[in-house]
Amino acid sequence: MPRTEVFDREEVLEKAKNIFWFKGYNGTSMQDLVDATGLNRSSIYNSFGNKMELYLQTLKKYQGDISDLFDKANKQERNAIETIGLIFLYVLEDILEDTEEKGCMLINCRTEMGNHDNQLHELLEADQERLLGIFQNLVSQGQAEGSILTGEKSELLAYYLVNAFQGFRISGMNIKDTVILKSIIQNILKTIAR
Amino acid sequence: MPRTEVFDREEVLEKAKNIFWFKGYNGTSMQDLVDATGLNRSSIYNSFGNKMELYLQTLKKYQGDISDLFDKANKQERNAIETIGLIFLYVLEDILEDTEEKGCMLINCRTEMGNHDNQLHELLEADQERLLGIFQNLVSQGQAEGSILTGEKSELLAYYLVNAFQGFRISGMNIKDTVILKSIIQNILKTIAR
DNA sequence: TTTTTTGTGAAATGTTCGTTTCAGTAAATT
DNA sequence: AATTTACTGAAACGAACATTTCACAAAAAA
Repeated sequence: MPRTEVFDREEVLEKAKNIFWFKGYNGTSMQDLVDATGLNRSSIYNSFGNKMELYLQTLKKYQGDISDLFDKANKQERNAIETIGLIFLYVLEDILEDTEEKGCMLINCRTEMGNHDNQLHELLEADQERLLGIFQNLVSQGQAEGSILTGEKSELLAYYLVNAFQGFRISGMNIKDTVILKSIIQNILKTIAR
Repeated sequence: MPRTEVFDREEVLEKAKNIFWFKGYNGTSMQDLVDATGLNRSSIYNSFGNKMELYLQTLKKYQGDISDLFDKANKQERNAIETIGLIFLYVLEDILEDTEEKGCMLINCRTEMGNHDNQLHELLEADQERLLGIFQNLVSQGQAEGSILTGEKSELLAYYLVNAFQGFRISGMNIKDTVILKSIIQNILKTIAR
């Protein structure tokens, strides 16, 4: 009996994600979202709740995109140090495509809203743990197979990598020079390689 | 003839800086600034122009604070690698004191407003160049005196350090554990040490 | 065709925003 | 005491904000 949803939910979320990513939460108005998605004001509220709920959903979509990037690197089945290098190279590709200099949506969220909304704070903390876990697993694997140095606990090397990774996302906002960015990656890898 | 200014301009800027730092530009309302500074609404406009001008002035004050940190490290007259280590240790102290998890005001500005205001964009670009220059000078000095490895151009090592430095400010928002943070610093230094 | 639900359009709600205005008070110089 | 300027207080401005409302159109199922 009911009329089915006529718009593509994922498409709308993708468009909303891009505008939140570019303008931030406070910088994005409901009018911006109406313009960007092509949806009616009321339709947004009907289908996605309010502005914060929509923001949360776009953030989760972004998290999924990042997960895909890590999965893609892991599927190449290289050794751990090469996989880590691949992760950074994929990010490098994202950086070069990001002509608007939006940077990392999760870091943007952290710096703008992380201290001012509990729900966001929790999401960001969990994401940080997840990122750390991914790197720690890779480091452990690398230490076992001999591609990563064993003098230090995998956890501490993972913290180093997260530090470098997040720095890389900031660097990517300011630097679009492939030579420089690749050199940064090489120096990061050199630190942990055996 | 004139009545002299009764409030301490630097004190007011300091208070305004802290609230912009914590809440961001869009997240800070004029009422917040009135409350935080204790100044009258009109007095703010009379003495500091509008919200954006006040924000710019607090950003420049923050830049000065960071400059002081670099100067303090340089004045110790250690060799270059030790000076770089000191810089990171001073930042570590800031991180531990920053119980509000405000992070770095310039990075916060970059992620929130860097793409949306020309004046800010220029200030941030110049700051990035300044930061790079400071590290490049130290690297050159270290290469000359033998404390930093010479296999790579000072410019590229400087980019690596800026990457690590900015990552460290993000790490500091999430991690308050001295052992972990010091381990990150050691790994960063290890990469460039000779 | 009738019913049921989804989406639309546009207007309206009430709040908050940055900024201005202005009459008045406070203090320093002449 | 007169003059000049710095600051205060409170109100007011129009614009932008997130959100709600509601009458209506569109489409699928009965």
